[in-house]
Amino acid sequence: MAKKGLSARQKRILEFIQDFYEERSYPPTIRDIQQACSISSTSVVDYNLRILERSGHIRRDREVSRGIEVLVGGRRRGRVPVLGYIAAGEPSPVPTQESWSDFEAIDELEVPQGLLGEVPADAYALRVKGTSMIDALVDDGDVVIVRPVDSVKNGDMVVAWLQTEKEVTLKRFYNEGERIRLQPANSTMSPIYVDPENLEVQGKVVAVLRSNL
Amino acid sequence: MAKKGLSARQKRILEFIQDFYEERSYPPTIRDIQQACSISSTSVVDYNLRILERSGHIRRDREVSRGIEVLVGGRRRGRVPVLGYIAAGEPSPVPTQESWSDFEAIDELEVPQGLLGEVPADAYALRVKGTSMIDALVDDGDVVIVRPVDSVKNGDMVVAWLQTEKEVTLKRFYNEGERIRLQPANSTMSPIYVDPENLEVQGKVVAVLRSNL
DNA sequence: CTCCTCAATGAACGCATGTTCGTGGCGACA
DNA sequence: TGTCGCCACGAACATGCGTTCATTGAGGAG
Repeated sequence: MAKKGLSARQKRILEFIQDFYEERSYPPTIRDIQQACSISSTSVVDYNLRILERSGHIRRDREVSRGIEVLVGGRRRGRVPVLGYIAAGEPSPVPTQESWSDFEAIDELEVPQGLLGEVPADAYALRVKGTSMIDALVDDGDVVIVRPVDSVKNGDMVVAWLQTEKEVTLKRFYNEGERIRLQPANSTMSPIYVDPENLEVQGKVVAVLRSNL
Repeated sequence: MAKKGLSARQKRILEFIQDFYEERSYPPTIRDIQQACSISSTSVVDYNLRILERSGHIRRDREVSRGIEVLVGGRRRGRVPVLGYIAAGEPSPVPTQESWSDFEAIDELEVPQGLLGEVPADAYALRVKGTSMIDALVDDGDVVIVRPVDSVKNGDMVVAWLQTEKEVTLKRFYNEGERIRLQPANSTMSPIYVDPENLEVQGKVVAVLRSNL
């Protein structure tokens, strides 16, 4: 999975496939790759593609022209799984798992290229339930893209996991020293105060996708 | 440009190309189309593709396998042009044009499939300058996707064009009868009140894309 | 009726393209 | 030194796949 362990040539190939696809919206042929990467033979390309395939960097449709697709973290590039719903208002219990990452995806979403740059392989999406974050332009049905992080800043919108309550909620994060304030973005709702020990920040919202059509 | 004027067969072809691409992330071959649409000969497919190409529904790379791309409104599918910057706080003058739609795109952005559904052909994107909409999770550098609309509801976030001032700004829209209140989403800033005659709503924000990476 | 355009048909042509195979250099290791 | 895995090479093969052409039939205009 790691980008290490790849030869310079393989990295070059991977990059070229990506750029080619970005520009023409269909994948390159083996001979396209051969030329662009100054490779002497198509068989060398095939050889390296097999390696990239085994290592999970690409997916290939055999016997199919241009049957190459770049994967990132084993997923189709530019797509994140939608893992479920999250209530922005009242904390809601999570079925069984300790973390969202174990969830089955209920959907898949294409995320903007060029805005988020390379979408992290560990990012996932949650569909927001309820209107309690309405003041933050997060409405019912909106999608937040979450990325697991180690540290959060005050004001960050986070997916908060309350350990004893076994509930998750979407709130703004404010560290007030003794306690942590989880602030909804709705003037009619009150913040929740929790003990730092009881809180686990599952991730930070890195993108909000709102559809109004 | 209109979807009318296309034969049933052509619509079917267009739809198939789209679905195929969505699923496999590369375009179909002419023979793929032939089979899927129960067409007797590849030449018939080619015949219809030429029509679709002339009418602007697709783009073709000749002599290239799978060199077909579905366009919507003459643009690459799922992409919107980024037309420029918009100041969320103080209204800022627009160089020359009456409307954003005349602007040259400074960039191009891929927008999420499945969330916005079919992205309207007339949608465009603006990069937000300033932090005055910070409370609405619209930060400096964020991107708003705007769609021209006829009517707006109170509370909608709109691109407001002030005719006499020749300035545009990003605000929330509130119709108060005699006047219209343009409300920034920043507690330290005051609303602007304008005469309905002086205001032209260029479009409504249908999506907010925020990158925090 | 004839002429013409639109839409479709089947076959053939020829280059494009994925695949396979035999070969060879090179460093690691015993 | 010999063997082995890794990586690269070049050629050949078999389809894949876009293109073209000669025909045909169904309307519409004259």
